[in-house]
Amino acid sequence: MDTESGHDADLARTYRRDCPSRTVIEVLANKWTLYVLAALRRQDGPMRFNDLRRLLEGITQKMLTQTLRALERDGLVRRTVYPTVPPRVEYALSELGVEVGRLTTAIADWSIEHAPEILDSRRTFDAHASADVRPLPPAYT
Amino acid sequence: MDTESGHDADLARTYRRDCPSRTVIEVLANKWTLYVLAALRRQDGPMRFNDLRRLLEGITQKMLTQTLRALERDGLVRRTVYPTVPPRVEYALSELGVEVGRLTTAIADWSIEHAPEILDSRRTFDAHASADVRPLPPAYT
DNA sequence: CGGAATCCCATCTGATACTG
DNA sequence: CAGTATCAGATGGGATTCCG
Repeated sequence: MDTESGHDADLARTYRRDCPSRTVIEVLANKWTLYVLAALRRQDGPMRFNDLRRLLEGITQKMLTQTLRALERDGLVRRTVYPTVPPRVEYALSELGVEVGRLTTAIADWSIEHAPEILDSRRTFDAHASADVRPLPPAYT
Repeated sequence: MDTESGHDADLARTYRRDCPSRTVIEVLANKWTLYVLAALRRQDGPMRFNDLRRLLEGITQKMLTQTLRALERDGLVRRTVYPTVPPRVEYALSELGVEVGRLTTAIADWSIEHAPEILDSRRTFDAHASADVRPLPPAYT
């Protein structure tokens, strides 16, 4: 079942404009998706909307709603509404969401771990770049 | 060295607005980054600009340049220029790039594998959504 | 509490033209 | 070949207001 062979051949499909996986990646490769997945993954149980909002510093209500909706639509997040007053809405990863959450969290972990050297690389790059840009001779206006 | 403990505590830093990892993730979680990393990872050797462009269906020259530049700045991609005529420019993953490429490629693979059920989930979700939206009573406008 | 709706600006992205 | 420069349109994303 799990054909490890033909792996690269499959991956190549991603490069095609009409590959369905592109629409999936589009959802995953977005500003807040990775954080939301990581946050939901930390918890044992589900999380409420405002808990997520407080946890994810800087996210707006609109973006959180939008991100959660997209993930719910894709079947990665399960949303449960308790018709109480005030309303109580809980979010949890589906099995699919747990799977992909493992992958995205690996990226988050990696980013934390290697942030120092990457920031270093940026400083070097930027320094050289600005050195390379010579001002135009005044004649050019 | 590799402190597997304190894992979650570290990850929590990602949620903070000023965590450096956020700027790293910002580069990775972008429309074309994942594809470029995957493409460079397939090759044993480096790839030329137009080879990449042809491989990644739909990417424009501008976006490819921009994405490669960002990855180079972060030290994930190494750019080599051969001062010939016409010029020859080769791109290859750095060691850091190979590392992160493994992680992003895992996501691409996963997306390909699960695209069918995710698309299914979307269809179901969208069908219910449109069913839930009742037209307003004419009296309202 | 958990949103929806609206406004609005910033950036992202693509198309096009030009260059060493 | 491998870009840069520029412009216009689409989209992303934030702030605010309002609602069940």
